Amino acid sequence: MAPGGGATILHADLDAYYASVEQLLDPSLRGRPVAVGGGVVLAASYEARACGVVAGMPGWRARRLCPGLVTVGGHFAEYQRLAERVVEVLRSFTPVVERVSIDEAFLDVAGARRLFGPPARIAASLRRRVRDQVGLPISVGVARTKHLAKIASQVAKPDGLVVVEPDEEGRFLAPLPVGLVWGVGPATRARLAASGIDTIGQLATTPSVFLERALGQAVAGTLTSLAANVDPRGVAPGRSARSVGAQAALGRRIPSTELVWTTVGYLADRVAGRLRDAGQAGRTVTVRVRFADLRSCTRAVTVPRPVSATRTLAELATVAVHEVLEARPAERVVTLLGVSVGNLVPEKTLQLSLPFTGDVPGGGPATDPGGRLGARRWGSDRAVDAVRARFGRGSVGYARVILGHEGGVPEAFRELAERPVGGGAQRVRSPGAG
DNA sequence: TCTGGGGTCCTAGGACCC
DNA sequence: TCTGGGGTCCTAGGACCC
Repeated sequence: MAPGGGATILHADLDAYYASVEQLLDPSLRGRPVAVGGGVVLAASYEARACGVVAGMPGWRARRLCPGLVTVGGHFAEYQRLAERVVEVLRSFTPVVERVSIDEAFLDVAGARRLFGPPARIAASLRRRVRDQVGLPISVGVARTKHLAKIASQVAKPDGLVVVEPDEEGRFLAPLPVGLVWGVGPATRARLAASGIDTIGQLATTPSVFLERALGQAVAGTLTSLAANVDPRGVAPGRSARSVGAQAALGRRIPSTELVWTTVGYLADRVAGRLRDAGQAGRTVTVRVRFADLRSCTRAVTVPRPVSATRTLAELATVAVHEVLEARPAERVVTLLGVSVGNLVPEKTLQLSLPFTGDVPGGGPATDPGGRLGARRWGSDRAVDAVRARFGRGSVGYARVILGHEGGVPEAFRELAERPVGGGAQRVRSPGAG
């Protein structure tokens, strides 16, 4: 909703979050290039970014780019704890806080003006209090819409504040690169550049018919509403997840029957466990297989009854992975397997029937004509869930030895990145390059 | 010496039904 | 003999975001 009055939407974004926490915890890291993660860079400090280090980059390449780079394993529990303290600071200004990830949130301070003054002053004191009380740098953008506030906070980084007053919007946006627009990534940017469009100002003078043909209806719509300063999205708590998935990079591996069954078993265990915790089950199972050239192939299957049993999910996913492999006989190695469940519905009852019968490669026979096995599976899953609830997720589970190769990501990092399923809880995701 | 993990949404085409 | 249009569901791939 485009507010009738002034700029009251704030976008608050912690700078290089994981790396900043590391520099807070260990003062000797301050001012130095820091990368969180070993095999792959999960986050980089601004000093590291200055040498070209970015999230997602292989560790060896980051160290080559940046000889003084300090690599740390990561204090994932601290990331969670400190982010909660930052959110407490935000909520001390207004209850209207929408968290979009672990390090990022929108606020609408329209109702807080009488108490705390104009939005620009609120933003400044918010930044000061996060710095004083938590010790972290945070950038804030202030504008009339979420989209514009987000662009403003990107411009403000690092450790800055940018306020876009309503009568300055056009002048503010015009010189900015199109890549700052939400939904415009590398591919769209390249396509626009091919037409000579590099700035948001140039976009504004481009016929919408052209944009729609070149970019599709959805992205063109985003651009149009930005240009018109209309943003249909108000500040509100996030929706719950619509799918739950897990994936594991494997290095280069021959996809033996055993490797597939074991890896998919581990992934299905994670996914189904999270589904059951949330009282959800899903009808569509999607697997992803990535090959040596990093291109991936997906296969989806939709079954009549929602799935949340670990074994059932593992069987469906294993069969799907083998179908992909059979469709690509030329591929000799796989580099990643993924399992995801969508079409979620609240789980009502036991899953008494299996979607198919027959042998599962690596998993033995899955024949269950009477459906009794389904009930037993439900019971044993529940038993595992109960032990985990008491003693933690690592207390029972699939052997993860297969994932012990170099470059695997810590379990705690996976958990940080999980979005809560069901219940309309806060959305918490991992920070990006920011 | 090769590239993490969690998600969302869009698009296009096909099957199927009325 | 030839042929309509709309709607829904599903699948595969891809772009994008954090």
